[in-house]
Amino acid sequence: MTTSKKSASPEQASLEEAYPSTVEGLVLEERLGYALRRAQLKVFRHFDDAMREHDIRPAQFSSLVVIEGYPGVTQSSLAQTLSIDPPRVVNLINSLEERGLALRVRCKRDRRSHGIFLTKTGEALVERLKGLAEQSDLEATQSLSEIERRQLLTLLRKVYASEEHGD
Amino acid sequence: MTTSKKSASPEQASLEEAYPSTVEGLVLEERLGYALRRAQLKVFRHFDDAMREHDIRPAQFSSLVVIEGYPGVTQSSLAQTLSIDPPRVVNLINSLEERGLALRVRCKRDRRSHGIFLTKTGEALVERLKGLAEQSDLEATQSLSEIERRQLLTLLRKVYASEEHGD
DNA sequence: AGCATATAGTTATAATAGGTAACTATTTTA
DNA sequence: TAAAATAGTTACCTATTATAACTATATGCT
Repeated sequence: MTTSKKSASPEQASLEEAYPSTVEGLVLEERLGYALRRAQLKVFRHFDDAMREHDIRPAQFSSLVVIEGYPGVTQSSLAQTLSIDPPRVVNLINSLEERGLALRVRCKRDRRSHGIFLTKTGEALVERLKGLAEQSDLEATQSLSEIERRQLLTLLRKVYASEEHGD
Repeated sequence: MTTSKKSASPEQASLEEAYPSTVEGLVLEERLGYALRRAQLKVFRHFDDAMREHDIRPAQFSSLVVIEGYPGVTQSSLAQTLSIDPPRVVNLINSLEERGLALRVRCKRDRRSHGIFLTKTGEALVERLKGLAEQSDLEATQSLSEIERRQLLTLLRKVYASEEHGD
């Protein structure tokens, strides 16, 4: 582990040789967490750009898509599906309701739970947004071929879908 | 665009057929941002578990690794390398300094900037942590073969390393 | 039936992450 | 020397993630 230890100490003021402003090729690039975060930052920035005019955040978009696919989905189910906490779902659905995109309907069978539905406005919006999101992903991954893009998605799914220890 | 529109409206109370608590196989799984977030959540949770006893957060670990590789690196250089904002670097280095892991040294040539160095304690810790991080990544990606792990890293790097639009 | 327990949603906190604006101290440049 | 740029810092704001505690309802037990 003493491979490239430079052992530069502050006392010898080794600041004379300056590093480039961005330092590359480091051990960090072998870290999965680092790579995931950097890639996610980039993809999310593109997403934000694409959604700016509609003022939609990633979590809002995901919610809209799930509700569209599963009208009447409950908040707890939505929380589990998106891996977000129940308290955040409350805020999320509140904002969608306030904007007239979705609405809660109290469930007859179990009056504790609420089914969530899209309004007509919400349905129209999500159709538009899905196209924008698709485009945004393509732009963010311009450096990948279509095959590589699919590989990446498959590998990521394989990572998050495995539930070995009660994830 | 009208492929699988279910057009369930709240009025008809379609809550009778309940969905499973976690809903799978949805359009969302084709979204790169969704897959990245889910995978990152999982990898970071493993990382947190591995680092718990040392009370080290991901950004602190990354900083330690960069400082180890580039002793005397400046705060601005660190910020760019890790894609974090200058204000956060301040807090980050403050906490590392308070814990006796790193220290700032005012640069002689440019007295505005500070070089950051690891203390002996910091050097010893980061050696230990690198092993833990490696192990944590392996655990989080147990569902991948060694080849797939390398593919994933390569693809992620390809995504974040491309700077087409001034990223 | 009554009572304990569990669940759905909500509210309230807190810590972390991410970004912006403004300020100080320096250095560079023109 | 004056103006502009840079390194770091402080202050602020929002979003994300995670708790804990509370209300209302439902379920299970005896």
